[in-house]
Amino acid sequence: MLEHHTAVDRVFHALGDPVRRALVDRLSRGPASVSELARPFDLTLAAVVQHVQVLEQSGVIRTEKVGRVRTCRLEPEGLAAAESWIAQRRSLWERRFDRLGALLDEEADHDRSAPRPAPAPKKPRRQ
Amino acid sequence: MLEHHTAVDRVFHALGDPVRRALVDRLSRGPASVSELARPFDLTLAAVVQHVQVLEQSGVIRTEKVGRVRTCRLEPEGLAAAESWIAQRRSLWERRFDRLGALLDEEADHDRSAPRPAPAPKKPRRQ
DNA sequence: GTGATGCTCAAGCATGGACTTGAGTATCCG
DNA sequence: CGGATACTCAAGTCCATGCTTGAGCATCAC
Repeated sequence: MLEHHTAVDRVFHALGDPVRRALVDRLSRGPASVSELARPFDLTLAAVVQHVQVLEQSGVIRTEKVGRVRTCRLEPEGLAAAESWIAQRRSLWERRFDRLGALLDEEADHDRSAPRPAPAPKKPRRQ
Repeated sequence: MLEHHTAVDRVFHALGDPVRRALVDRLSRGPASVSELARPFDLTLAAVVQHVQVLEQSGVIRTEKVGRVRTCRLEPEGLAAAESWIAQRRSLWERRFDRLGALLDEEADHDRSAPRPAPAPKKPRRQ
């Protein structure tokens, strides 16, 4: 069922794994080779290589091989994609929440004279 | 290998699934019952219920049952946890990047007399 | 009451994906 | 040259997770 079509799909899938998040955390402090990345984990190098591939294909990191060493570094734009996906949903919801608050305030003002007019979702009144 | 100990673990795991992200997207536009959430998907209600449970346990949504209807709404703080995890790593890396840029600039100034202090990579010369 | 709606729960299946092993290749170092 | 390092690749195992089915239970509408 999982088809990681879009960039955002791939980024969230990549960040869904705790090991990969730990790699991102490490790389946020500076570039590292694959074997440096592997060192703290109780994993084979091959396993870490696979995680690195997932991160690279998602655009969260970039790697470059020089000699026999592949150096990995964070690609901030990849992370930014996920960050702003979240931020958009959260702020959309929070704006809605604010509108509702404003609406209720306004309604409270008119309350004594106005009857309940419609069951419809009402006027936004400020965005 | 997966132990979703911390809140952040659970949130990223929850957001790792495209169906659950679609649910979050829907809920960012306003609360909905479980069957409303299920409507757009080619999934059984039971499957959607399971996704809703994962989202709720991760703190990304909150649900409330009244009568026979369970209403789901976004819990912005849950999303904020993931958002700031990302933001911290990204800004840590970007600050490092800026420092490096400044250092290289400074080094370029002294360049004729100064020796190589560190095995630094290339000079990205900031952008 | 009957029937429809909106879930809830338990069991079971099937697949994705995390991980290992084992072998191979290229690079560096002395 | 030879040995060590740093991956790379292919195969295969195994388990978590996504999903379904089928049953059960309130709640609502009539």
